Amino acid sequence: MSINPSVIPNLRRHRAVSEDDPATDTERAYLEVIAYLADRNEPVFAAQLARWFHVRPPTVTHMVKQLEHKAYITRDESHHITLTASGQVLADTIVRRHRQLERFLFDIMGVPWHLVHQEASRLEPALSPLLEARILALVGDATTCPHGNPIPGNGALLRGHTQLHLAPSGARFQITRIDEEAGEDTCTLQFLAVHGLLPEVELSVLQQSPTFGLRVRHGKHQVSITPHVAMLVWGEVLG
Amino acid sequence: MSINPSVIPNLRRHRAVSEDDPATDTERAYLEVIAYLADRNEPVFAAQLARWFHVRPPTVTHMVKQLEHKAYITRDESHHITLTASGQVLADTIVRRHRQLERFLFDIMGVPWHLVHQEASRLEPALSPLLEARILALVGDATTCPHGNPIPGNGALLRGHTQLHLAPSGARFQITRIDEEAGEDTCTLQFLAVHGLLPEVELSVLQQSPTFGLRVRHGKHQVSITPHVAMLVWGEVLG
DNA sequence: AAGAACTATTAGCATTATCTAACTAACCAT
DNA sequence: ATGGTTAGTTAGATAATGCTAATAGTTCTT
Repeated sequence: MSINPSVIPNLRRHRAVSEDDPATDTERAYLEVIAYLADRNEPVFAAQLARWFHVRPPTVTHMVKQLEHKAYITRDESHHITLTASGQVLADTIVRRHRQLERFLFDIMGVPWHLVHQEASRLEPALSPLLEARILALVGDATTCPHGNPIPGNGALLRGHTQLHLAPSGARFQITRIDEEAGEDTCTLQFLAVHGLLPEVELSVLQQSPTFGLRVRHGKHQVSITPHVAMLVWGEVLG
Repeated sequence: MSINPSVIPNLRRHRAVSEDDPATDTERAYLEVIAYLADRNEPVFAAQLARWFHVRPPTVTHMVKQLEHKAYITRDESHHITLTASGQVLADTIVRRHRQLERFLFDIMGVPWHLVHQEASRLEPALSPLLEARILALVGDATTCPHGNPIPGNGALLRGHTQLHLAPSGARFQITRIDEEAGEDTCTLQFLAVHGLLPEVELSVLQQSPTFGLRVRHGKHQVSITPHVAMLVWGEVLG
């Protein structure tokens, strides 16, 4: 006879063998990041997850096996990862919670722009449905997170299909969103914020070099950007 | 060479052997509850923790050993638990965070009174110092949680040294606070809320029986209260 | 062709927090 | 005195998440 886990919200639960099998917090974190990577329309593979989470490759092998076993993902011959239908559904709800939480932290709690992602990652697993509803009531019908990424289910489309490091010299470029990966690196976000490189801003690309980065003009302000950072800035090359 | 754990805020950390040794979330939860129980000025023992957390006795034995090993508590000949100086300091900061968070959830987020404790327990371990500061900025200098328990360090004293089940028949009784233990049982809190048995309210004790409970009058409202529930209501017998 | 770099896996171990089973020790009541 | 309840322990198992060490396959470069 096992105790009822629903009455132990604040302590780690002991899981019976063939109970209903919700994703663990870590599994959820992996699904979330897999969804972020998949949005780039490039193959998702394990080493990217190891870099994102700062864990060693065997850890990812193990987690990926678990996710595969629980049928949240599939893998092809070259080990690339794809979300299954159920994985996509779960990932969407997690991404939705995360971005709504970011909105809340930024708009209502006054958390600085470059720290919002980090704080949301910390808090997301601890949100109850009740609190999620309260947050929703306070942020209303926001369609994007503070970095410009759409909140799934609120009708906004993913805007911005070109990374800044691919914009040609001389082009006009409008920033639409900052890649979630940047959220893991508050220095990069702070750099973008202090130079005003935020969603909706329009730039002129002055020079573009794949190895040395690029130089952009934003109003009367000129900024040098490394390719690494430019890759995280998504937007559209204007007509 | 181990990786820097500070860059993994959202995943469980691998701990090196003789690193600086912060309390785990579970250890913190135990310290918090030990502080609550100690505030009753009765001996604190392991079985109470097992009941509070809905875990089995060996689990508590294990955790208590850990807390003792980390010098947060000591135990006497009859196994009673006492917080050490460092344990008390840590417990106070945890209780402070918890009660401030309850204030925030109630005042700003609009979480119902009877669910505030539960939600705060869920969220407390996930609070960063930054968010704690933002919450503090929003709730200001509140001195008690929504159940009337003082927020340590804000100057309020623990008011209410008698439990309602010890008030004599015929006495006037002013409620000052609801025991934290009630927070674990939302039904009890809801019962208290719907009958208006909240901090600052004055009652007349009509009948008092140690086995069958008591009957109180609150304005023109009469309520029957079981001894179990009455034990959780603290206050003062007036004049 | 050789080596470097990157990707992924297997095997085995550590930590935390839970459990069950089996036991002891104290106290309380008939 | 014998038995029931309560408190606490030890021993051993399990699940989740991480690690290191060793191995192997690709691919890119010289």
